[in-house]
Amino acid sequence: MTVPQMAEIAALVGDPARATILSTLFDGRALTATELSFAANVTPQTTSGHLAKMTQAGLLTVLKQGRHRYFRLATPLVAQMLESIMAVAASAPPRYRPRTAQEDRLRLARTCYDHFAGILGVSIADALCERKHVILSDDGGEVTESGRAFLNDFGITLATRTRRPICRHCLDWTERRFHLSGVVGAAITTRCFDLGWVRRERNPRALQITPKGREGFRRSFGFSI
Amino acid sequence: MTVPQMAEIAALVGDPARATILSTLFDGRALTATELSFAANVTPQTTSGHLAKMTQAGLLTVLKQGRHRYFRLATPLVAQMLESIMAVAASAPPRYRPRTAQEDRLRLARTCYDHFAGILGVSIADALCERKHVILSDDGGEVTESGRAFLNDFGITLATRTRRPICRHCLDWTERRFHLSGVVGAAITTRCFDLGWVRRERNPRALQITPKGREGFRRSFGFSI
DNA sequence: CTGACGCTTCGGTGCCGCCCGAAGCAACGG
DNA sequence: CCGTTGCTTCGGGCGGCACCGAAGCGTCAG
Repeated sequence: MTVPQMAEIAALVGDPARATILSTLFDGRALTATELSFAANVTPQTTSGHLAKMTQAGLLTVLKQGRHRYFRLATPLVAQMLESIMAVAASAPPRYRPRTAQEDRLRLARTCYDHFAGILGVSIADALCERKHVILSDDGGEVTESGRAFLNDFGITLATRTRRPICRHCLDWTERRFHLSGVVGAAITTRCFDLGWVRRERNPRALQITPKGREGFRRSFGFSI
Repeated sequence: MTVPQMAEIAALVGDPARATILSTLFDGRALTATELSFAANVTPQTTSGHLAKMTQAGLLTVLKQGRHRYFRLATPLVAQMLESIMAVAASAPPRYRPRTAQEDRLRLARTCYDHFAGILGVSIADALCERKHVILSDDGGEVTESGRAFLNDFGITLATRTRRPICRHCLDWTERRFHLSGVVGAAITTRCFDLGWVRRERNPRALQITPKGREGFRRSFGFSI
């Protein structure tokens, strides 16, 4: 039975402090133990224990650099697992939720592993679908010819040799709708950073949309945000 | 923050008894509280508590029928979450594993929600791919014309109106390779049950391949099992 | 070398929650 | 109507683990 192993992994995610750490690392960055201890709101000793357990279990990998130790999610599989847990958590319980300003910022725009999520992510996906640049189906999506041209204009060239440009959708856990992930989602995100349309906030998970970005999204994608 | 909710869901899966229950329900069946208490190896009272918590959290739904209460996974999202946790659990830790006969049977053939998994599931996927009846790409798959014809011969008619017959792949957590899920995977599984090629074992998760089935898989799919 | 910093290990405390025994309730069968 | 079966709630015991304070170890700056 692999059940005990499954329980072990789930139990690791099941502690609030560890869940916070994982969720902080969710966008793919590598952070130091101290930064994570700050994020999780526990002392460095406690954080150290958590990080050791998760590394041991294969959820995290660590990169030693001088006197710092940088932790990151070990594999995309881990990110995918977190995402599916979040999807269930978001869809399942009505529960009460206080709604903080912090949470609102997160809801507006954030990164999900390596691509946009939140209202921004969903708006981009909607815009591309509406113009038939991307066709989303039940478990994936494809970029049309017009979409390829559109992305080209936007400064993104997709490899032409692949049968189907890798374009996935990803259930947004605040909006409960799809945003784009995969190669396409990541490329759009990177491009927007390069264009200066978005910036990281003090809370590194939330994104700030610049005035230039608002204008750009309106002109290129046709939505106001 | 939705982090605490995520931790809550993960913590539910993180208890061995509950993980066993969820894993027992993983193939989509509905079982009574008593059956589940047997599977989880705890008393009915304890099981009752677990089931209540998981139902409350939206992981399970319950169907009252006379004096029985049938529990099943609430949504496919939950099954997907379990699957991704299993994938991480299987890929992450080398750990020791005793290898029981029971586990070998499970590894040979079992159902994964509503479709075949294990060596059987992977073999079917391999056979269909090799003959170009199905093309698997990075995050899904499609059925070709020849595949449609093949399935037709096999007694399965796919709806023609859908843009792309829904065919997903699903990472097999014992074989670490893909098997087919989605509509196609489920249809093949159902058909094999109807043909008497597979039967449920005493352990309801494991499947028994009948002699007729071995012959059939050899003739129709070209693999020996 | 000395101090500061990042991170770890060690020991002890407190709390959460898993578990079972006992008892209660609801549905079915005779 | 009473016994059986399926499932629940209640109460208490007990183990495990998250947490912190203190101290130790490597790394870097001066």
